[in-house]
Parts: sequence; structure tokens; C-alpha cells
Amino acid sequence: MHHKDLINVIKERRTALQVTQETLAELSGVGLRTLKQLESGKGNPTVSTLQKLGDALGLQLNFKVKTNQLTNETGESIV
Amino acid sequence: MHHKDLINVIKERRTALQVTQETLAELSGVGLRTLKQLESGKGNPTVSTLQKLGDALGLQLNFKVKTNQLTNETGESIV
DNA sequence: TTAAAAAGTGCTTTTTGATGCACTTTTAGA
DNA sequence: TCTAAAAGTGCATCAAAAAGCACTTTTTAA
Repeated sequence: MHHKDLINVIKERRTALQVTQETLAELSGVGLRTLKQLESGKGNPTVSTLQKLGDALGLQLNFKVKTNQLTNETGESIV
Repeated sequence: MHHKDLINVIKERRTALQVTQETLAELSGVGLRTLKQLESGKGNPTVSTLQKLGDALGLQLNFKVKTNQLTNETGESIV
């Protein structure tokens, strides 16, 4: 996943949970300005920023070995 | 995964493939100094740095809904 | 055992991420 | 429609990431 896509997961999850940027900023400890910037498509967050946001939204960041198997959008095998 | 763990995945994958830091730095486009710093446990990489390294090693970075929370029948979080 | 390769570190500069403040624009609800 | 809430932006500051260079330490293989 490109980092724009990772940010998009954050944004979609936040909106799905009907949480405002302001609330997510408070819950996660990430500055509101930073969150606004990221969600509007600017910047390249540090891993810790991404993790703070993910933690607050129940999302886990991880690495997975790429395979040549068919997978769904979460990288889970569908075979 | 904490970012130390993410870096550890990089390191383990690199050594498993018997690739040196120098080679990985060249293949990924990440500076050797940066890679050395990260693997020796210092710093908080940007997502793009982590992705460059992951790409070169066949690792995919992604977000996943945490499993140790309340979910519905389809595995979707209901929190 | 020892020499070369690989990994780790101190110092430095440049770039850029994180942040606050104030403001504008957009969206959603009464 | 109109307004308040939410989202987005320009400007500035501070801290830290990325990077190169030269050096030391550790690991590995002959």
C-alpha cells in the first residue's frame, strides 16, 4: 500500500465511525493540523504518527511478505 | 506493530535473503546511513522510507482492523 | 588467528514532518 | 436558505528524519 492509500484507510475508517478530525486528533494525540494535512493528501507521515492514528481507530499496521496468490484489499488470501 | 517491530521485519527479511545493508540501500534508494540508523534501533522512519525498503524486500505495508475487539459476522469492527 | 567485509556511530547539513494560530471554504442540518 | 460544524489552507517555528563522510567495532571466512 502506498502511503496515500494508508492515509485513505485512516480517513475511511474515521468517517465510517463518524468521528471528526478534531476528535480523532484528541484521541490519538496527533495534532489537528497534522491530521488535516495528511487527510487532505499532503505529506509523508512518520510511522509513529500513522500508528497513533491507527491505534485510536483500531487499526494495526503491519508488514506482510508479498505472494503471488490472489488476495483481497486487506492482503488476506482469498484462495 | 510498533515501529521497532516493523524495522525488525525489515532486518530479518534482509538477513534471511542474505542481503547486506549496503545492497539494500542501493536497491531501495534509501541512504545507507539511514538504513544503518534504523536497523540499529534509532529513529522513527517516514512511511515512504519504510515502503522503499519493503518494496525492495518484497514486503507489503498495510493496515488491518484489530482482531481483539468486538466485530460483527463479517469480521468488521462494530466499535 | 587475522584480515576483509559488514555493521554501527559521531558529527554535520539540509530537508521536511509536526504543530499552533488564524483564516477561508465546504458540508450538513434546522 | 442560513448557519454552525467540519474540513481545508497560509504562515511560522521547532524538532527530527534523511543523508554523506569518516571512523570504530563486530562478524565472518580463509
